[in-house]
Amino acid sequence: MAAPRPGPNLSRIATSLGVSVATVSNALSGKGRVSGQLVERIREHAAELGYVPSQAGRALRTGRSGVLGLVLPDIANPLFPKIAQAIEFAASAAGYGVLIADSRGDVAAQTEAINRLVERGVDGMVVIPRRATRISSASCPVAVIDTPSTPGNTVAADHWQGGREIADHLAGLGHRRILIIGNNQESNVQNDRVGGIRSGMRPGMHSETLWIDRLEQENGHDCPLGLAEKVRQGFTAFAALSDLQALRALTELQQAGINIPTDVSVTGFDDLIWSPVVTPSLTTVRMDMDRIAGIAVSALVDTIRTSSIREGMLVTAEIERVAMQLIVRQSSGPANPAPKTSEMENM
Amino acid sequence: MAAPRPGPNLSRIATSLGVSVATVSNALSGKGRVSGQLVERIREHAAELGYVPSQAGRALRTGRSGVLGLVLPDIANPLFPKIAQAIEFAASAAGYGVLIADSRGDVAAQTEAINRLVERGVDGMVVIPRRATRISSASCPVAVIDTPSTPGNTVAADHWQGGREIADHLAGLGHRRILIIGNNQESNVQNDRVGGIRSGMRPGMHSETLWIDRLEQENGHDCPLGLAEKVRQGFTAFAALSDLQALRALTELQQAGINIPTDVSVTGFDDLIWSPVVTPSLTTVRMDMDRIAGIAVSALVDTIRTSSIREGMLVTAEIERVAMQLIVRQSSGPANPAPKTSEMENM
DNA sequence: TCACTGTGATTAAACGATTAACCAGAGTGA
DNA sequence: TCACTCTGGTTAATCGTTTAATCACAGTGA
Repeated sequence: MAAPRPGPNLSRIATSLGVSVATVSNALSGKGRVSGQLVERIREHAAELGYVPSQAGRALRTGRSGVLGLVLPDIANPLFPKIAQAIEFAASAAGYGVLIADSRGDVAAQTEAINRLVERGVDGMVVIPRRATRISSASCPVAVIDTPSTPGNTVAADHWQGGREIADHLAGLGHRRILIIGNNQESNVQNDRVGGIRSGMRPGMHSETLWIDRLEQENGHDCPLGLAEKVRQGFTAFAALSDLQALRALTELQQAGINIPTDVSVTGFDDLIWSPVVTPSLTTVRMDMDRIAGIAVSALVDTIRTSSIREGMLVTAEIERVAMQLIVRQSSGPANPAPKTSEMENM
Repeated sequence: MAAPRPGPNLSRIATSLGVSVATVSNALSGKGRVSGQLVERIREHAAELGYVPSQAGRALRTGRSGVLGLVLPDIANPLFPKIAQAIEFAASAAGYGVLIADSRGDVAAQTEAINRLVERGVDGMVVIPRRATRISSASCPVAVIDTPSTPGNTVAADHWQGGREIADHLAGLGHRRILIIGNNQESNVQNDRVGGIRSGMRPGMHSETLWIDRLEQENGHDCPLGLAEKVRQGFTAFAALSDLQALRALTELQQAGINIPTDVSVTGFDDLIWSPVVTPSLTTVRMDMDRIAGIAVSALVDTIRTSSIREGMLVTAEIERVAMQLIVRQSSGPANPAPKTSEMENM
């Protein structure tokens, strides 16, 4: 039992070379005073033996595990792959591992997930909070990715500006009546996006917002959104706050015989995986997740490196909002002056 | 520097109670010989102080980190959220943390990702291999989730049987000419699904397979699949090997004015997040990821617990294939005896 | 009375790395 | 020659936990 971990350790290298472990440690880390040639010999021999430092030993001594936690609100979120990929990439470039924790369920589950990570000794964590929750400080540095307008946010996409991009785009195409389709009114992100769209509207433009979760509370899950009726009411553009809702709108309209983009336009957010491959491909707004993750992780790592005491603090970064980029595809086009008649033709 | 980690440790509890650390350790782990009341007192006091064992200390002593690695072929895979969620859930129930590693890129990157995990001292790992790669044994137990027909597979959904479910369903609806739509012919999973569909076809039925990546190599990325032409050729059902391809097919057909399911049927695989919300909602086959993850993790944990030596071995489970479940929704219906005319009506 | 057996606890040695403190020897300036 | 500095290394303590080995002591049967 308790089999010793395989592979060489510092002391094996040391005895094998006739020097002390301290010297080997210094040579490999480049910290103490060791002569150039000895450093060379030690490095060479270590590589030869395939030496891999024990994270456990190091962690015990230094008090740092070299691991970051990643807390996700809802791992089933289709945006998650990109986030996790970006965070893992940035962290591993900085020499850190990433431990995931799913806060599926409510806010209590989120707190519990955070605690699990702390117990595992993460040096810090990146939290993507559940809608409208604020992180009560854990006992380690925390970087929050939500939206720039949330207090305590570290870095995030500029959802507001993203909204303006959409509004500009649609206004430029001549759309005047826009239906905004959101999922949940509690979401900080979605609220910012709505705010951005509204603020980008020009005089004479009109918008209305449809919140799906409310609709579903009345009409049941996966109910139709009744968009054909909205078209009849004169809406020519449907700006969804996520590509998932955009997809829902797009297929519902298509099924009703309404052509996109000839009759009406549909736009989304996030550039999710299906956006380029559906027909018509989806005009959307993409966030630069790699950049956001990079900023979050490096801010986190800086804090970890400098703060000697393990305190629970919200990390801040110099850049806290990253611009979103409009991706124009086929689902948006010039406003049809008379969409109703066009619809009639199709029937 | 090197601030001591906060919170109490064993020795603090021990001195505070006037006993030895060994006794405290024994009391908390329930291993040595400690009198009942002393155990009680120690437990109580530990809880009071909010004692959290140091994973680093434990890991160093026992040689086990209490962490599993999760290697994913392509984190951007839309199925990933479910997988990660299920694995994390199962692992955390077994007292393990989950370290993720993205093997984005080629097989070399996969190997590199595995090595990173080993260096971090994971006790074992779950690998979802890149298409058609076999895992060369790492220096820890490995559970592979691919497909039952792959050699070395630990546990997976029964993709073959899933294919049969689809074939049965379509056959029962009267479809005779089925177009199978896959992404990549190298994928073990997709090949099993194709095999299942073919094996489930009844006499007089005909199928053809369309591989998207080949088509894209010729016609460029995100090119149309030319499904309207296939409808004209008499295909009445389109069986995609993933919901992503099903979505692509569905929207392309809709855009061409072909009604689903009146004119033709479309089915997918995996029950991805959008499947229930698109119009028409997608008939698909779901895999029980929670069960698969549970089996994989418990097999892995068993191996870790029993094998004293840290060897690189492929873990096996008693149950190695988990049935897939057909989810019938709106996108599949009775075969239209004359789809071509129906299509003409719509134009 | 003596050897023997449990019971309940302690002692001390690991695990592997880091790092402050120390030490030997060579060179240097007064 | 002496005190001093610089260089290149060693010694030893430490992080927190686990666990084999040991010990004190009470009860027991011969």
